[in-house]
Amino acid sequence: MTRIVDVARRAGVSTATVSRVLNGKSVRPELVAAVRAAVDELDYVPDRTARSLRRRSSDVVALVLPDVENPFFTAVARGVEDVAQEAGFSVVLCNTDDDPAKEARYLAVAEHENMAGVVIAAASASPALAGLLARRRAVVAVDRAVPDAVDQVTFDNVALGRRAAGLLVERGFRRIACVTGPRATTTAVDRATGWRLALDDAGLVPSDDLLVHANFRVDGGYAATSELLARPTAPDAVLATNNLVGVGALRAVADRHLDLAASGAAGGTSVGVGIVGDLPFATSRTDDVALVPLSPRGLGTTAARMLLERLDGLDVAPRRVVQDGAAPPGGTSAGLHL
Amino acid sequence: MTRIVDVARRAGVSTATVSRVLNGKSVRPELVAAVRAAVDELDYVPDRTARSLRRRSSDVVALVLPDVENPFFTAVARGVEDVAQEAGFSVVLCNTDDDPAKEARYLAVAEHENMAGVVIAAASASPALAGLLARRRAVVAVDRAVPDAVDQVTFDNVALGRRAAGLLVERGFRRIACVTGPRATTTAVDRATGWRLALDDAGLVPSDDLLVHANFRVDGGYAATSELLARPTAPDAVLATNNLVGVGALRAVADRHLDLAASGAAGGTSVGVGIVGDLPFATSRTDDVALVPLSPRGLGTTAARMLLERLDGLDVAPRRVVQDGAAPPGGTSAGLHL
DNA sequence: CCGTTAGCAGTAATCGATTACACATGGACG
DNA sequence: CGTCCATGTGTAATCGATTACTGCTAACGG
Repeated sequence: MTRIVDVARRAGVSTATVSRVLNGKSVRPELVAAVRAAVDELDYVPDRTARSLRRRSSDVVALVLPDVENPFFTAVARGVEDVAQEAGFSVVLCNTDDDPAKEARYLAVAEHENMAGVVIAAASASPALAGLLARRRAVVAVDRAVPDAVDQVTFDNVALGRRAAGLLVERGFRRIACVTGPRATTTAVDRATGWRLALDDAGLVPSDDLLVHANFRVDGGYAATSELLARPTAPDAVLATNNLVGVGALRAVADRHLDLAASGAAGGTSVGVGIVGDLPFATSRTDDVALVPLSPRGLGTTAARMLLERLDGLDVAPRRVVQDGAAPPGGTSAGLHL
Repeated sequence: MTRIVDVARRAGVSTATVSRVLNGKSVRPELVAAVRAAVDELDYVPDRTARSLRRRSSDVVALVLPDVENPFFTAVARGVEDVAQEAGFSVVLCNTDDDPAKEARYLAVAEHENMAGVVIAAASASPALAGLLARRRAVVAVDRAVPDAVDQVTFDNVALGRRAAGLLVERGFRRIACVTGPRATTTAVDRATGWRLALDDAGLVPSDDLLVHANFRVDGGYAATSELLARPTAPDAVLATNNLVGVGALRAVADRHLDLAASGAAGGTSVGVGIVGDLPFATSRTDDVALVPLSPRGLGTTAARMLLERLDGLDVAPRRVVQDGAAPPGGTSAGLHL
């Protein structure tokens, strides 16, 4: 394998000079040329392991996600990757399966691999960030808030839930159930709170038995919706607070041979569905679904930009960005609302 | 940060002994105990960067995928991760976007980060593996065959296409179109070949204008299917050769307000759909879809197991495993058919 | 009883790049 | 004309763990 000394010898300079050329420090032009030539001839690429050992930081950022099979999170990943890639960082994706232990393990790896930074959608209410923070590594929490003093990018989940439920109200539904995620997941709880507020706004009763906590996956949404629809006094609409639960809800409706109701005026063989999130792989028309689209990719790009700013040495108090569901702001500094 | 010398001092031994204890080489029991105690007291975790520099290999494996937003590949990722994790490796996911340049970049990173091995679903017909192979790194190709002499795990794509088209034939469809991926993608071409064979088997004519090459994504399937259905003499069924194209096809059918036909007996307002692959996020009933389910996760576990065997020093000729669409074989040695 | 060998532990070299420090050169300026 | 400073280059230390090599001890055989 070609090492830096090989290049140095070939170019007739010291390894220090080679390193300086490669890292853009000022070096006499003819030496730069000689080094460049030697690098080309030898096909030299620096060993990143050695580099990170010395620099005490690699150019890899970890993206720690609860579920890489959820299109929401893969979209976040795309966003992070686009920005990081652009800046010369590689992104490694770590799947925690919503398991705090797996999460802790990955965070430890990120720490001891000397990764440049971490973007995390936390599985646990309080992820094990202590080690990383002690080493002053850049950390950005995305989608789910964490108690630590780190940059955070989230949606306004209460507003999202409220908006989605509001859409159903506008369409004339009166008995609107809500299927949300586990009580321990803040996004799930907040969106349910939004649902409650929307019903209050409309003078409807957000009765407790219309709120179901399921898991945040397809099977959870399916089971919860099936149960709701099987009740003697079934709801006339169901609000799913995330994409997968929404998929489950739609499938439950289809399996019961019910129609999707566009409005509350329809009869008893149809039911309305609202979803906070997107349906990238829907196999049916979704015109009649009250969708509140999100921009997980935007969440990812914003988080990545914040991370890069930290890596650039930005040293201000942790920032908290609340993104709307709409397309993300472009522009400099991630369009951060500080 | 605690280093190995700190532990050594605390335990009253040399760094070599600490290293040996941590790596399970034989050391006198009382020293083992002393080292263990020191490690615990100091919360010592070895720096993986230094370790990989010295060992010339890290315990990270790269998983290079064309599209992390495709549920097929995320399922592969899950499979790889499950197995690798179990064996103490971390998996980093690299998204190539089906772009050979991005792919080459990631492969170079894997090489120069001294990653233990690479599992790749190739974007290009001939991915840039030369560097990795020169360094004798373990490489396993998954889903898509590559020309290089490396282990490969694929499906029997001709058989899959044939089976799926066969299902449609059995159900009585006569004019079966095929929407497949780009000509450069072997899986796309092979499954289309299977379609052709099934039609031949049945004495039907696999007319060339019933075969459409689209991209392998939802929009490709949607556009191609829409076009087919708009023809004066539309097909009575469409075979989609992967999951995303299948989603697109179903949506095209729904958008044209056509019904899904369970059999060829139905009238002109319905059309049959066959899909090679799964629909994890279907929002409708899929009973009437002729599905040939795959086991991408099994593909991933098999690939990972093969990789681990290579990392364990297995030094035999490259193996070629062709998996059926069915559930993957469990058992030792990845149930490899050598 | 001595030589051989096996087993264990310590010292120091090593992995490959970055960078602190020392030094050389040349120009500016008093 | 000498001093100072800026700029550029080389030497060698450094990052932290692993491991080749060396040497010690003890057991065992002849």
